[in-house]
Amino acid sequence: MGLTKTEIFTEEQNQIAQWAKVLGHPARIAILQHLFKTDACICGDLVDVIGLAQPTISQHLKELKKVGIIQGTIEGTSVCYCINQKGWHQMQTALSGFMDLTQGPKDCC
Amino acid sequence: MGLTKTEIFTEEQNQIAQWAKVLGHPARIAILQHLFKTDACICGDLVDVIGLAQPTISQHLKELKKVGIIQGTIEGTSVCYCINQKGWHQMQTALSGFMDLTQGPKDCC
DNA sequence: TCCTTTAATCGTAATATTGCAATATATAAT
DNA sequence: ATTATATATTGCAATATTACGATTAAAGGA
Repeated sequence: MGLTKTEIFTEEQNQIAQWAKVLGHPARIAILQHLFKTDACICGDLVDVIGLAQPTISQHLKELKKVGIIQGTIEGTSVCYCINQKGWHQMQTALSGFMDLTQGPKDCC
Repeated sequence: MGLTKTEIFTEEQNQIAQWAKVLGHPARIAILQHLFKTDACICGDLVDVIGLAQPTISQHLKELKKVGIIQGTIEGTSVCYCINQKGWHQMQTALSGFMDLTQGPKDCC
């Protein structure tokens, strides 16, 4: 089918999955790493730094924005992107929390 | 196209993305949560607990196994699944490390 | 005003993912 | 041997994702 049955899962499960999903592409990882490295915000630079076409980068940025972990402000003819601190920390808390479920090395089958 | 240009990214970026991707579906989140909760290992229970068909669960388990965060051992007619501690911690370290890039609330545009 | 620059959007092709019915496989039990 | 149980695999339909060329929109500079 190709469509996820979100109705049968909890909101938490869907949220975690959605955040993880957006991190599930190397281009978006690269974009985020570059936003961190340059500290300040950038934009069309991403097209040069990463080797993808402008529409493709734009599309990835849109998805990152949709889940609230980056933000963009129009600045003249260009758009300045940067990490959305609040959204980022929400994601970080949720994902780290999920991965911390490990309580000691419980033995296994 | 539908196919990711993995060649243009670093191995680290591809690795992080691959781990995140596998967490990017609520069914897999639910499976992992259940494996943690029941501590010991389970299997066909997952089909009952989660509301998806047996082949679908089987497929999700396969993907989780492929990235090395769970493992399964045949036990009579059933298969016992559980978290692969080593693989899990590798993922945890990588993803947490990536999300920790945040060094103080650098101001933005 | 016209041109340039920058980024978003549209349209489309190729491929991937999700989900399940049907089937296959493998072990246990009778 | 036959049957029951549990899981994997196959095949397929519906939808999603990735990538990009072409185009549009919007602001700055000549």
